[in-house]
Amino acid sequence: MLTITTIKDLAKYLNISVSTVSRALNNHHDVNQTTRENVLQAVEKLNYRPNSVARSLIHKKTYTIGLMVPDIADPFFSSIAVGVEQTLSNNGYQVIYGNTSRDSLKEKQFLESILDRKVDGVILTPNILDQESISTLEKLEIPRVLLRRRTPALLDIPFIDVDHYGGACKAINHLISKGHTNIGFLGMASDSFTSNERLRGYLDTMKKHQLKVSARNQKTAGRTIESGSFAMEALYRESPDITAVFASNDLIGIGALEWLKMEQINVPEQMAVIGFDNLEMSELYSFQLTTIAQPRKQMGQLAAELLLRIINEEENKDSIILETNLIERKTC
Amino acid sequence: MLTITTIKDLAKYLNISVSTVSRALNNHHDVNQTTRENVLQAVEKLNYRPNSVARSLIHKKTYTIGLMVPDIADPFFSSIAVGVEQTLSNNGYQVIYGNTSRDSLKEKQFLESILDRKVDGVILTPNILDQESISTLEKLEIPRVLLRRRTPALLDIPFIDVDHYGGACKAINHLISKGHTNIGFLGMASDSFTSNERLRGYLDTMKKHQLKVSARNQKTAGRTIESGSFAMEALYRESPDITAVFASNDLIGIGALEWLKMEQINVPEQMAVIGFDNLEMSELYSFQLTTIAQPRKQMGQLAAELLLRIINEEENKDSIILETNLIERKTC
DNA sequence: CTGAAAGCGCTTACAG
DNA sequence: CTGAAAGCGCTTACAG
Repeated sequence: MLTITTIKDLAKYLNISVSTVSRALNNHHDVNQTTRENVLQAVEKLNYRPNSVARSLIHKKTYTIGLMVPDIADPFFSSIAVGVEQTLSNNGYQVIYGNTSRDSLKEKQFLESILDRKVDGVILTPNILDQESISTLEKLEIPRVLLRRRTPALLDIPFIDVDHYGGACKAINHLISKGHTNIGFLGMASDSFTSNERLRGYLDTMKKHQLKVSARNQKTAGRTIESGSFAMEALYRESPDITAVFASNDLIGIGALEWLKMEQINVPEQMAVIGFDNLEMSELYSFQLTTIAQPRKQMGQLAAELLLRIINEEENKDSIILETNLIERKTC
Repeated sequence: MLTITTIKDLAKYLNISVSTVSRALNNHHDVNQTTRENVLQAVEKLNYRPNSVARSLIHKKTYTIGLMVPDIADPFFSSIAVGVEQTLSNNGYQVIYGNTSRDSLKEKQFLESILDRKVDGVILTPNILDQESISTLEKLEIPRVLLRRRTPALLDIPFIDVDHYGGACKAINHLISKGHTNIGFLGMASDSFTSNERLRGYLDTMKKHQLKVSARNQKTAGRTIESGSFAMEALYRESPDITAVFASNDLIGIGALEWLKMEQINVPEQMAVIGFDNLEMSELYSFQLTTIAQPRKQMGQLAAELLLRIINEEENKDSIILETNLIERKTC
């Protein structure tokens, strides 16, 4: 197969100047119709494709964006990644993705590396917004949006997130409406913003209804289903009087369900469970977990759209907080 | 914060030539020790970082690779993506990922787009190797490896895959060793190479043991758990005499389990089930699916390593077929 | 409408 | 050890 790789060779082949070829290729109006057609034909015939690295250097635009996530194998983030990629590729952008495994060194390396590559923007879910990562983010001089993390007051970075607090309130209100008064909480890591917001919703709603909360009704799980089982066990052992639990995410909720099933504790009769996230697996017959849904794929799309707006300097660069939805199934 | 963005400005600041700065930056030995230190200090002070787009243009090397997957939200591919990203980023490469949604137009667009961007290599899982995609692949003149797809004889592209046929044989042998003689098969789409290989293992092993196979003992599911439930139902309705089923992947197997649970058909007493993949969720207490494990993350790593070997023109660019592992749990 | 020249931000022979 | 020049593959004023 014939292939020509530079505009120079193409120009030579056509016996015209490089500038004319370039103009024809870029749809400039001031090119003779015949010339343009000749160029286009030659492009076809010789399989010429412009080198976009060279183009990027001139235009100072790479049409790539960076996507930094803690773990693409986490179904939460993989759905988001689908939304991001879809929106971006539809707009001619490509996505460089980095898994940080929640390691701040990897976060830093990924950021440096994409900055060197001159990405046009970046969508990030930093693990924890500590002082160091805040200062790193502040130094970022390119368009950026935060995914699933609120901007600390001092920073002016737009974000896409879900109303964790409001969602938690919905969950607890639902439990209360079912007659529960003694409700436990299964949290994620205590340094997690998300978890803390959901905890706050739990606490406030309980108090609003004058229901008792206590430290022993609150347990911390981790990032796995298994950790949810352990946390449920710990909670149940210490507070066997609770009749319902709010799991701060579905993975933990499913873990709780698993342990309850093992112990033959009936759900929802003996123990009601409500989750948060609405993962695909939560709707399986084996779980049918009542949960608070957040639109994951849409979050990815919105983040990409917001970033695009910032890149194109359009109006409306405001953060977006999405509403959650109660999905009632069989566990409460 | 002071920031200087070009080597030219840096040279001006230091009152030396651009070439010397470049040499100092790139650790050439023929630079005066003091000069080098001055440069490095200035780099630090002025936060200078070389533009890697410009570097790429000269070196004809971008240190990026393309990863094309059907669907990153499929747990199978997200695990692979983790392995790929990890290995590649450890070697200074970044990964541009594309979700094709099994759409051949998107496959084509993604490939064109990364080729224009001059990626150094590409790891692909094309959906179906039909004539057109084969010809597209043949035209690919950069290092490439196929993931989870065998190269058709006519093509000389290395691949990483698992021994689907052998794994299926293991599955059926296991079922037979448990005394089953009437075994059904739940397949994926009939144009799927993977599914057909697993079917072949089923068929051959059945025949080897002189066991009867028939079209009505074979049903086709889709890509979802739900489709597995439907296929299980169809199979059971038509062939209620079977005592075991080989689900060609875990998603289908879990779907089958779900339907059996709904119908209160005991597993494994009334119906044994074995899957293929060993997804994380298969080990949950609610499923405990016996299955054939394939090392997903490792496949990603191996694919990345193989690609790196090809890029660096090292020895040993052979395809790798990985062995599977029987994971015995509670469903047969 | 077309071409020559300069330049994007770098690197690398080459000469000194 | 250092600098000037050419060049990677393009684009874009500028002049004609």
